[in-house]
Amino acid sequence: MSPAHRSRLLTHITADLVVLTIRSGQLHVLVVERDNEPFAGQLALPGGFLRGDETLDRTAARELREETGMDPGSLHLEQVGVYSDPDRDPRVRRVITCSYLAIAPNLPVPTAGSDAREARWVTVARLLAPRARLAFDHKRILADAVERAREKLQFSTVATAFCDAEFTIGDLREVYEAVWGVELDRPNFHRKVTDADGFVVSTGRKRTSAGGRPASLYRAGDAETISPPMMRTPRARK
Amino acid sequence: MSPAHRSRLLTHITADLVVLTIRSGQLHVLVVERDNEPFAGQLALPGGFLRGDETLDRTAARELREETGMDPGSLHLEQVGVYSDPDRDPRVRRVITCSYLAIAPNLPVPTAGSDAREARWVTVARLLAPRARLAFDHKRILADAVERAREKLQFSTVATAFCDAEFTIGDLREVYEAVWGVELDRPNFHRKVTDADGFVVSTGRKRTSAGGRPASLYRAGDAETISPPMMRTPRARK
DNA sequence: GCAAAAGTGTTTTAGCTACACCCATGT
DNA sequence: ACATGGGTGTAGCTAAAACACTTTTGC
Repeated sequence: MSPAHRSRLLTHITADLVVLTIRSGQLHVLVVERDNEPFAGQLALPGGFLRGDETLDRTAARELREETGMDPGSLHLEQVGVYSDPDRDPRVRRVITCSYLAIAPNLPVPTAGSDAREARWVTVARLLAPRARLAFDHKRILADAVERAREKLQFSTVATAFCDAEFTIGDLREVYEAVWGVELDRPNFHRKVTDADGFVVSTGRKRTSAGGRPASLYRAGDAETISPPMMRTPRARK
Repeated sequence: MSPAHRSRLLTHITADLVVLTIRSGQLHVLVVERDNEPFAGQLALPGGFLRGDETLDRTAARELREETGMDPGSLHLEQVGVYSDPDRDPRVRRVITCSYLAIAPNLPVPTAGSDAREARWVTVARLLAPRARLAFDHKRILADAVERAREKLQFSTVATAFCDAEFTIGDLREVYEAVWGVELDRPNFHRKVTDADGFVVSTGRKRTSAGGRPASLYRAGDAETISPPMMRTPRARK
């Protein structure tokens, strides 16, 4: 693809996953505990090496299934960035990683899949705290993916990917509040979301959860973008 | 970074560039004519292979300098996506490309740099036309990068990267009109841009171009995002 | 004077904020 | 009854759209 034939470089490629979900109002990410060096015993993002006949997107989907037991077809999975610092892996001097943001509802059990090591949910806040450590440059990768998620909530309808097939407006509001770390005005949120074209579709059914009036159930609409965008108004945290 | 040691795969990596600029009101991209197989004689995006001691960001910057003679330090350069289809390069069965969006003012001559083949500006509209062809999957890469640029104009201040160090509000409006392919209301655009905090800063100077009242000159401000975002109202094309 | 682009003013309307208030359920 | 979350109404404000109008140059 270029004339610089003299110094081509062969490298290893991995797809690493930042799987996000909401559990009890907190943004969580799926991490595994490493059992090999380097960084044995430390927390890391799940991921794995590219194989011969697949695209990176497929690698990401496969690893998601293998390492976490989740179904990649059912959740939002998108490329975020490439990490290519020559020294990011102390062993081999060169491993390039493409990171993926995956958004999952809370339903699937956080526990491991078939051949997986132990995988578990940890709050993002804890892993991004100044003192926290993750293997490799995974803290940076996590931060970038979370930032991407925060931005996407504003202009796209991905927030529904955090919810089950049927959800209430309150569920959806919790997603925004957890990801953005703000408290939103309930009445205004309700209007904005139900008025937005193709964001949510009423199913007619209702869900009656502990305490309070039963909430109408919705499913995700066809639209992928919201215009005008959802506004992330700064207020005090819950 | 994962247990799948059995089927690791070594691959070639390139950084390919989508260098955009505005020339006489039209969005242009920098392309080179290939002189080697495959796709000899066809148009392609400039780019080149990753070397041992650099990050991909550095590869992109280096290729920009080598192939186009531009100064990478002075212009906006950002990662867009990774293309990893095993069959995207007919020769070697596996070349992974990371694409970069570069935004340049019109000033630098489009002509080639030192060791470069002939590089030239072509309108994006022409290359994305249904009948148009580009080498490899570069048409797709171009389309994705242009789409990224369109989105970024809404929420960020990158539009100034298309302009010289000093520019008029009219120059900036031309950028939006060329990239979005819409006509914007001149008075409203002026207010929106000058009122937005940190988007543009008046230099006090004026520029008197052919015909019309002299325009005040501005330079790019500190802000990186615009809130509320620039709105891309659908109207008829010029 | 006239054309052309820069820039200001003004009216109308959409949409957001804030907050009061009613609704339907469990305990 | 009352706590709890769901949902509607509404007044006030901000900013965008549309367009009339003034300003300052070249010819």
